[in-house]
Amino acid sequence: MNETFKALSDANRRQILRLLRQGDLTAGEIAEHFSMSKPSLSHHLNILKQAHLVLRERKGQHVLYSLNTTVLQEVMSWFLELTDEYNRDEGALK
Amino acid sequence: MNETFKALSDANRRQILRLLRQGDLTAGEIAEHFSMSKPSLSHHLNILKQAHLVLRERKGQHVLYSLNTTVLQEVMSWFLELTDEYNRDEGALK
DNA sequence: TAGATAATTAGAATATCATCTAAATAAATG
DNA sequence: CATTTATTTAGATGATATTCTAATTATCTA
Repeated sequence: MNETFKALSDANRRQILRLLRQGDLTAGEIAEHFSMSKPSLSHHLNILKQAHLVLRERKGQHVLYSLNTTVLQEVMSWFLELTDEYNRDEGALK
Repeated sequence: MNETFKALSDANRRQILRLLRQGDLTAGEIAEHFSMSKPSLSHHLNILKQAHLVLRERKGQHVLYSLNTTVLQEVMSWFLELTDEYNRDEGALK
């Protein structure tokens, strides 16, 4: 859970997730939306990957990234635990 | 939104929020749950305060902290935008 | 008002993070 | 097989973040 929140704590990475919401994109396509260098972008994609927030698949010369909504929903559960006063489940998500 | 996620990206701060979920606590009571120094704890509380994730109220000699569920629900909305494929609202939350 | 208790602020040390350029790897194509 | 294109890895640098101790502020009480 820590890795996930760390990954989400950067505005560029959240922007990447928003882009991917509209459909899968290659690393290069994602880079077009940012002014930072490609290595920097790659670094951010790697952090999102390690946090399992995105999925990566090589397509020939390109690398295609997509959202992993499963993990996003786990994070939502974390928030629900925190906000839903009727939830008496003592949370496993740290 | 950035400040909020930054605040959530630290495990100690998320633990503070979980503690507060069960009821309001003074700074000292919160500190009892951690091994770090009180100034460090105070620093974390300050970050949560600036992110509007907690509310602070002086009670005589003590300072009482409580969850601000309003902001937590805003963060939840951010996730919903990202995960709910039928939500066609182009998000204001960055 | 002096002393005790609760909490925060100041300032410094250390660790982590974001970003860059240069170099390396992987795949496609002439 | 040499070259081009797409992407990542390596290594360095500057900026942020976390944590500590010491000092300060605020409040309560004898």
